[in-house]
Amino acid sequence: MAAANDQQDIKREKILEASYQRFLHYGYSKTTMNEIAGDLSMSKALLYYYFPDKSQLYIAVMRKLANDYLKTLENRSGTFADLKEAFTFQVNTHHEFIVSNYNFFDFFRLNEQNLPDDIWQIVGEVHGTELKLLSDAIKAEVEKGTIKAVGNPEEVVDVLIDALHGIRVGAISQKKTNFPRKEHLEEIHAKKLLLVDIFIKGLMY
Amino acid sequence: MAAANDQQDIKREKILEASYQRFLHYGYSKTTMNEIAGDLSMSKALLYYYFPDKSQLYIAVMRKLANDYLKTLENRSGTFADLKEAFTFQVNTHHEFIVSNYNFFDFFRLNEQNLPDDIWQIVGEVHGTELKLLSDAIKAEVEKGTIKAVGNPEEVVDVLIDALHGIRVGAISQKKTNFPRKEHLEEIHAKKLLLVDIFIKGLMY
DNA sequence: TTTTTGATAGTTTTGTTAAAAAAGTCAGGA
DNA sequence: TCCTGACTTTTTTAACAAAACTATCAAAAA
Repeated sequence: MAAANDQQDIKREKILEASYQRFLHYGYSKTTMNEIAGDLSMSKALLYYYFPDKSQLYIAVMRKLANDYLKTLENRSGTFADLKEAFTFQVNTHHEFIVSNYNFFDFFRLNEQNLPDDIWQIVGEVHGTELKLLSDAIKAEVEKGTIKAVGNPEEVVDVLIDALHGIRVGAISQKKTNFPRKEHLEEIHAKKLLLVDIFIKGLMY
Repeated sequence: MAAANDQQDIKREKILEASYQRFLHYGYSKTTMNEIAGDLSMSKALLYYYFPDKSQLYIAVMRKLANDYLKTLENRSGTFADLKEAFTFQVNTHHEFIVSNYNFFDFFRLNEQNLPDDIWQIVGEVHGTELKLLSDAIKAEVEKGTIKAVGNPEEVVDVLIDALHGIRVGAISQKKTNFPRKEHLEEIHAKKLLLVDIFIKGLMY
């Protein structure tokens, strides 16, 4: 099963890496298959030998990013001293993930609506895992007796995740742009930490 | 000063009312100045006598809506038994406002980015007033001693308002559309109430 | 048999232009 | 001062050709 075809897997990885760099710097619509092929000194046709089409290539890169992100979260899961640490870690990890891959998600800003279903599937997996990890953290605390029983941990976490998503930039009367600008990410991050702080207290006895 | 020109003001009001109906039913881009004029049995040119252009007309309607909305909030301000009542009233009023004017905001969905500055000014005014009313509510509770002193009430309310904005539709893995669909508004409303509930507790002793 | 490519077919984006529709103006009438 | 019909200007739409890019395929290379 393993190493069924090393060479092929290695090449696939190389393609993913080159594509990631292009997508990261120029975004989806501004990178062409020719450019990726050029970076790898291979023919464009070969890309199509390894990946069915451009969007599937992008999605494969995205899946890899998502897996790395989730692995980071999962690795520390269950090792937290308290709820606040667990939630803060999630917010910080998410923040770093967005900051370091900011341009990559260019695709989202442009395509906004009607993204391919595979993308939504990844988003769903990520959301589902975040939901599971955080609600597990809540359940653990409930068992420890640190916080009161929460009616429905999943529901509570779902609301928190949504709420965190909603944190945008802007003191009063500033334009709240739809997709956050890069220079606002730090401010947003700080506000998220404040929200988590209050929210956690709201779950305590 | 008052009644400087009754006739003119009345006509302006009539124009605003007719425009509101058109914008509400057909949205900004699908209503023409000719149609509005037709509804009022007046010439299109007359519209331009009362309003400089189409977007200013739309903005004037919007300003009126915003004023009504804020008046509703202000009228009840200071009459609440506790913080939760104050915040819940704000969420409910906002919900009703969005539901009953849903199609009107069509303009936002299309123009998403780069809206005229006047619009952002109104949004800013609304946000500022919401912020003031809710942080006043917090300050009142702090004085009553019901809750502990909050470092910076304005900051806390700002985060809450942002968080409420972030509440979108979707259980796990559902597509979270950018601008909420009408059929999701009830679900969103319920989630907002849950968030407010937890958030308020987070502010308590 | 698997991997790779040059040539090419097919599709999407971009640019151009003309016609239609709508926005916006104005001289003049009540 | 309030109002209108006729007019001008601007924006939207449709059609279409050129360019750019995606995607395919037969055949060469390994």
